[in-house]
Amino acid sequence: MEQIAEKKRLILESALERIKNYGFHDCPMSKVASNAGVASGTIYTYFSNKDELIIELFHYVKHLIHERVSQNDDPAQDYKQRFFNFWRSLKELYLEKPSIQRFFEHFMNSPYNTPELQTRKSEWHKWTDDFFEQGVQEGHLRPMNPKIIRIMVMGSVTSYTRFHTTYNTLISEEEQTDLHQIPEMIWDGIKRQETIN
Amino acid sequence: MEQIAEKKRLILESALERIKNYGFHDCPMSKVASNAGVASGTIYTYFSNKDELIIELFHYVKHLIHERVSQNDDPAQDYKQRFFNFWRSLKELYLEKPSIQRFFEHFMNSPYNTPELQTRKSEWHKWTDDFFEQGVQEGHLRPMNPKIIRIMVMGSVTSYTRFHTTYNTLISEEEQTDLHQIPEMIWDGIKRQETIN
DNA sequence: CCATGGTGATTGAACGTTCATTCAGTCCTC
DNA sequence: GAGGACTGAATGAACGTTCAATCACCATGG
Repeated sequence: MEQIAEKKRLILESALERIKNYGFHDCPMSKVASNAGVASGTIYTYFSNKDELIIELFHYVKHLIHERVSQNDDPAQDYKQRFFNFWRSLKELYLEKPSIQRFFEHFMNSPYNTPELQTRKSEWHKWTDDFFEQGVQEGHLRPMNPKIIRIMVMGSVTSYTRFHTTYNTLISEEEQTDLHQIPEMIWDGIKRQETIN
Repeated sequence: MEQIAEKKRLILESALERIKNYGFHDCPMSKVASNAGVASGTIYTYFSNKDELIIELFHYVKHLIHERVSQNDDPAQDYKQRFFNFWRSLKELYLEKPSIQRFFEHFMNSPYNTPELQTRKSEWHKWTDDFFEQGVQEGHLRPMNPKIIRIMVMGSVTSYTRFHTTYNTLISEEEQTDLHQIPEMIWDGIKRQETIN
């Protein structure tokens, strides 16, 4: 991703925040503009219309995720270690910036999300495909399509953080401990299964 | 859930379909009305405003899911069997009626989804909590909060069907086989773990 | 068997508001 | 002073909601 103009980034962040708090259906350009500290007309020097703003926001968010996860990864580590690390990176980013998950989930289920957009290779998709591919090749993971593993794992992080954001303060000590088991559950699901059952 | 007036059900179904195809942000009352075959004013005899329509749609969808899953369940069966059955029921409903999943996911990530709504016991939440509770009690599942298991399992079905709906026709024979492994992966994750590692 | 009147559902044009987008004018920088 | 960034009032389309008018239905009385 090329360098983003500061004002453009402000607009993207403003839209992200607005969508987190009010959803796709209550995200007027006027509010995006004012929260970004610009006039509404200014948005149109960076984006040709609202649809384009949303699509670019999608790529921006994927970029943020990729940046965080790839920076935290250490290929020298044990694969299992790397997996838990990957999981934690994602979880922490989602909890730090709930707007990311909100938008992502929102977008994935919206008509903006065309098959073409999904099929188009992004650095993030490439990174995860490689990561899980390697796990399969080296015999750490079940021999299956890395795309499917990615969807499973991403889904589990989403489940985890959704529990957090939904039940919010109402989470007891005990539930906390249980929640921490989620990455282990997923690991047990995707790791190469011993033939001894 | 009490009996729903036929016209009310038509309106709910129309909104569901509209949201599947155009998303929350392009779901005007006028279109919901015309697709339901009624005048826009008629909607207001059944719902006091748009927000209420959306909230009721949420309960309606949960009702549909509960109906399907509980009807397909046979408590006499082996627990593992019941789990796979549960998973398949959900998957089939989602694939049959993609609008359900679309709406559900959409709603969960929208500001309509308040903690109060989530905490409020529904027949569906009660059913799944009981189902997983029993699995834990009887020693089939990891000893943990059934709510967390529910979120995990539901998430995996969502992951599965999202792969389907996203990549759609582009799924190869091999990927199909891999996809079928998802419920097994989840089962391996949530079942009581043998102490022999 | 029809006429009458009452009731509640249904209609869709109309209203006021909000929205995305435009553009003439202003500001800033080199 | 030229060129681009920026502004925000203006525009027209679209939206949620209202409501006077119409319709469908049924009970009652002659």
